[in-house]
Amino acid sequence: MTARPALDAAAPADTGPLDGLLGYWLRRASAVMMADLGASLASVELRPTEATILILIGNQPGLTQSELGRVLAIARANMAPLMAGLMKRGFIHKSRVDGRSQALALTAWGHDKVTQARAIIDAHEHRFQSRLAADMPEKVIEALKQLGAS
Amino acid sequence: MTARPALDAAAPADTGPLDGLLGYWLRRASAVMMADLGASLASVELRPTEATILILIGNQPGLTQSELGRVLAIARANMAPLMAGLMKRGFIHKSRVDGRSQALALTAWGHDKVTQARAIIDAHEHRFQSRLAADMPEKVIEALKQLGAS
DNA sequence: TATTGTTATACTCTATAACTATA
DNA sequence: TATAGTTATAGAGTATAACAATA
Repeated sequence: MTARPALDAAAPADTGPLDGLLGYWLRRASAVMMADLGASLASVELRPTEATILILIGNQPGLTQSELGRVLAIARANMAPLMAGLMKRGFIHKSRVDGRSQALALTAWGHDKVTQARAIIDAHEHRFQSRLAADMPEKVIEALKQLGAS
Repeated sequence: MTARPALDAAAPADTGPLDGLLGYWLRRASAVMMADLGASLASVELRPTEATILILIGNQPGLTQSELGRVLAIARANMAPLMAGLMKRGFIHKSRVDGRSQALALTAWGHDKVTQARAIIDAHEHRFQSRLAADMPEKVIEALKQLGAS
């Protein structure tokens, strides 16, 4: 028998059976990073999803809600209140493309928000990527893109 | 200028600004794997968190709810209804350790459930790990443990 | 017929606060 | 004083269904 504290000594739980489970550690790492990003972006009153949307619109004005939803894997029904909130706060505006679609673009204030959010996100990313060996972030991201496909 | 479809041709949204963001791809990959695991475990009427709890109890009988919550990063308040559901369904039983703590263990039926769940989880893991080069899963898991720390 | 956008709704997961009982 | 467990509650994120307007 290996040395082991008595049962009544509050033994730390053994994660052994989970050690090789990619999905488990993926979920844990994602939860930690998302919590940190959420706390960091709170200083500019944006949630992670909102910041991501503003970044994509800023990079590609004219996008529609449906296109945004598809690339971010957000259902149309959930995009509506998200976009309504961003418009109500004056970060974006819409212009008719045709009777159905509306082209999205940033307002001047929205552009400022993106600049602020991008700096916060980059600092957040640097904090976490620096936990890894220098050549790992790129390799891990490539693996994550494989795992997240379809 | 690079070749590019006209704006009115429903151009796919450009994820360029997100390409280097570890947190973004982590979230996406985690969502895809969790959705697949949830669908796979539905055949034995377990959710991913429930299966994980049963696995840990089976590996280490005598664990308490608090210990489980700490290792899985689940708040005590959220452990209560989880454990109540597992006990109501007859997968676990509790025995008093002292006036506060209760030692958890699997019932015979719970043990059967773990065996079924473990097979499903292993198949799920194999499906996703086989998307990666042979030496990558281990490296990625190590990186995820670094990212998920604290 | 298919797509865009909206509303309503429900379910899960997570977070906080307050409480009892016990160590 | 600190910990174990419970209850209640609220906030996000996500899912489906239904609908109107338009292509």
